[in-house]
Amino acid sequence: MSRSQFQRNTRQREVILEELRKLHCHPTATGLYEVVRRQLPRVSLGTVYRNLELLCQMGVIRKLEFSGNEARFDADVSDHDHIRCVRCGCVDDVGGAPLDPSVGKHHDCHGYKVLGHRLELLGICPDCRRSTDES
Amino acid sequence: MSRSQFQRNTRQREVILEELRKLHCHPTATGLYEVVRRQLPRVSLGTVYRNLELLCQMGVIRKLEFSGNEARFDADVSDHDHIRCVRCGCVDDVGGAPLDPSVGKHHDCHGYKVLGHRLELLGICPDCRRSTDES
DNA sequence: GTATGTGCAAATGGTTTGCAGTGGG
DNA sequence: CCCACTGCAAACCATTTGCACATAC
Repeated sequence: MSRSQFQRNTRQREVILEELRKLHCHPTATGLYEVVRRQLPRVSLGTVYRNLELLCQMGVIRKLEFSGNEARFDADVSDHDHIRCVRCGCVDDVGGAPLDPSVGKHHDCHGYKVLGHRLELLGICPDCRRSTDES
Repeated sequence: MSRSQFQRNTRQREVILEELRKLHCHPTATGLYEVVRRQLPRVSLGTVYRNLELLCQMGVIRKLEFSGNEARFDADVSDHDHIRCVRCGCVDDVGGAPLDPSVGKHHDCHGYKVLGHRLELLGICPDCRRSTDES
């Protein structure tokens, strides 16, 4: 991880990034905080938020904001979409090519300059399907 | 507007829906509250939230939840997508056919049952383009 | 009459921030 | 040695909720 000179390499930042990279479940800030706390019991939630924000700005991680839910974080910054379980709220990557980046072009956007889009798939995760006979 | 019998037709509910239908700017709850207050100065923000929630459940209006922002409300319940200005946060309808509802089918969703999707276009609105020489 | 709806104010939950102290470079 | 970073606690902001009173039907 390359980092501009004016930033310091703190143990907190290191552990936060390391743990996020180990997790494949797109944790929330609080979820990651719980995990990080196992190694750094005195870390504060504010520090976790501040570092996640910083790492986002550095382009090292991605913040996933879902409609009406807490933000989640992803150490995989490659271009891919996500699916969210409407029952338990968990989030997963979806494979396959992401949506055509030119989507906006086919719409009448009333004079807006289209910069991009966000696609969020909604569904029911395998665990929830199993536990509620949903198929 | 048809409404099931167990709900009462209060003046507050009436004005809230009426004002939302007049506005074409997808107001936030607070924004709508300000407008409604001009007719019902003693209305409370809680009442606005409760009625918006109820009207959503009745399918009379739609709640638009955008990533990391306050919810907005739309009296137009027809199937259409929206574009949000990344600079000022305003939201507009986009014309043209909405995204193919079968998007999820083309992705590998790891065992999820795909129920639907949300597409959110991002851009810069005409006002912001004008005021910042952005083209 | 009664239970749904309201106003008010307090609670909630995710996130941010002010501040004094810590420690990386 | 300095300033970016931390822990802590309080502040914030959108939204929800508990409660006693009001009112639609």
